[in-house]
Amino acid sequence: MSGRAYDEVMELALRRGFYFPSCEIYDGAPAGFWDYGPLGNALKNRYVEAWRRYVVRYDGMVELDGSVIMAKDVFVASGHLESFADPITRCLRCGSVFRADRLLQEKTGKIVPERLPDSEIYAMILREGVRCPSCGGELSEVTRFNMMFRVSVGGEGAEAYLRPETCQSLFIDFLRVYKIGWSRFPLPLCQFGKSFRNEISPRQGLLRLREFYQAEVEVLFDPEDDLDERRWARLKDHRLRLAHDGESVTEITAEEAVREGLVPMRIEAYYLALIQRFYEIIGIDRTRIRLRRLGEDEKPFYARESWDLEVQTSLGWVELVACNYRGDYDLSGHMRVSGKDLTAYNRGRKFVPHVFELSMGVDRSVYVLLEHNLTSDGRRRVLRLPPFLAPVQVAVLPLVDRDGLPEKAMEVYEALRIDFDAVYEADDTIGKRYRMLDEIGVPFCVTVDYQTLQDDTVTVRDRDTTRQERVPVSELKAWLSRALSYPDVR
RNA sequence: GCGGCCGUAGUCUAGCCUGGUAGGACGUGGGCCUGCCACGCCCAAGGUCCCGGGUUCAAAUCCCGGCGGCCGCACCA
Repeated sequence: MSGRAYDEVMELALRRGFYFPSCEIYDGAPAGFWDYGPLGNALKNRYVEAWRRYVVRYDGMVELDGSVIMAKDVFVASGHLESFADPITRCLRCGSVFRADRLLQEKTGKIVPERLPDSEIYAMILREGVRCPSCGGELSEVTRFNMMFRVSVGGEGAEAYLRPETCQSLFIDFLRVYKIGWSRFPLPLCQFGKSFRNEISPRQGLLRLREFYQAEVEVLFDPEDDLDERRWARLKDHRLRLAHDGESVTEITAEEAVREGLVPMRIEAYYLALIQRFYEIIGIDRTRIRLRRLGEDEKPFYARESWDLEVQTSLGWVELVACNYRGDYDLSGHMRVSGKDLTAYNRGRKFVPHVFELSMGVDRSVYVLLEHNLTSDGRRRVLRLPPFLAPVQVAVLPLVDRDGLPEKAMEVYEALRIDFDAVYEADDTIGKRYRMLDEIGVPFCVTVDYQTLQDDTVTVRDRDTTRQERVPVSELKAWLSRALSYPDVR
C-alpha cells in the first residue's frame, strides 16, 4: 500500500490551499479536524452542487437542513447511546485496549450477547481467566467509550449530543413534512451537513475526521410496495459493479441483479445504481468503484442489509457511501421513545415506513476526487477535474505585462468575474502561469495577446490538451458557459 | 489506545549518529526581462529548528513527557 499519491495530494493541499489542519497556530490542537481553504471549499461546494443535480433533483428528493445539536432522547431512540459504544477492557500492565466481547469470544469460543451488562462481561473475563493477549497482564473492569460528543445546553446544562449522523433529523422531521404535504411514497428525504464522532484515532487527513460533512439520503418507502415503474425504468439498465465475498467484481444491470437475487429489492438496486452513476459522472474511474455487500459482522447495528460503495486509492479501498436497508428500525424507535405516531397511510393501509439510505462521506469524496484526478507526466502536473467541478473555472492572462495587454485583459476579466469563478494573473512568464493553473485544475485559460488589440479575439487554452482556440471576446461568455456545463443525463 | 518511524521558513528538505543556536531548492514581495507552455537576471522578506522539562559551559542535535503526522494492530454508524 504505497501512499505516494496520498502524500502528493497532501503536499498540494497544503501548498495551494485545498485543506490544512484546523487551529494550526496553536499547540495541542486535537487531531481529526481540518479546515478547507479557498480551493478546497470551492471544490467541496461544486461536489455538493453536482450531488444536488444528479442525485437530489434527478430523483425528486426533498432536502432538509436539521440542527447539529440534538436532544438526548433522539439517541436513546436511535440506539446510539447504547450501541454506539463498545465494551472495552484495558490491560493493567501494558495499557493495551481491547473490545471485551470480541476478546472473550476469541479466547473462549463463547458468544457474548450484545446486551450483556458490563459487570457480567467482566465477570466472564475473570471466570474464564482471560488475560492480555499482548503481555499476559491482568485486565481491567469493562467500561464503555461512547463515540458521540456530549454537550450541555443552557443554564441547566441539559444533556444533548452532537449528531453522529445527519439522518436522525430526517426521521424526526418526517412527521411534519409528511403532514404538510410530502406524503407520496417512496419519499426520499436528504440532507447535507456536518456530523461528529469522537474517533479514537483519526488519521489520513480527510479520510477519518472527528467533524465531517455527510450528504445523506433516507428513502422512506412502503415495504409492501416496491419501486414505481417510472423510477425503475430510468436506471434498471445501469450496470452495477457488485463485489461479492471480497475482491471479485461482477458487472450486472440493476434489473439482472434483482432477478438473480443479488440485490433483494428493486428499490435497493435503483438507489445503488443512482449513487454509483453519480460517482461515474463526477469523474471517478468506474473500474475503480465497487459496491461491496457487507457480511453480518460488518454491518452497523441498525442495518438489515448493507453495501459500501468503495473506491480504490493509494491507501487501499476507501468507503465513500454506506448504503443500508434500515427497515423500520428508526421510525419504530422514535415512535416508542417519543410516543408520537409516525405511521403513514398508503393504498388504504397504515404502515411504518421502511428506510433505505445512502450515506455519503463528502470529505472523503473530495479527497478521492483530488487523488484520482491529479496526474503527472514528469514535466506537467495537471489536476484533471471535470470542468464543472473545477474550483477556478477560468483564468484571464495578458500574454505579457505591458503594451496595453494587462488593461485589455483586466477588461475581459471584469466581464467574466460575476458569472464565473475567474482569476486574473499577470505575473511570471505565460508558460509558468499555465503550469500553476494546471496544478489546481483550471480548465480554461483566456489569453489576451497582440492580436486581441487588433480584432478583439482571445485564445482559450484547454487544460487537458493545451490546445488553443481563438474566440471573439463577444462570444466568450457563451463559449465558457457551454464548456463548463454539466453533462446531460436522462 | 498500544507498538514502530517521524516533526527544521508557505512547500520539499540538508544538518542530528560524532552537541558549539541553521543551509539549499521551489514558492512569496519588489525591480528588470519576457510575442504562448515552469528552464532568465537582480534585490528582499520569511525560521518559537512542534511544545515543555532535564543533562551540559553550550541542545535543532542527547534524555523524559506532551501534542501532531505516517504505518501496523485495534476501532470504523
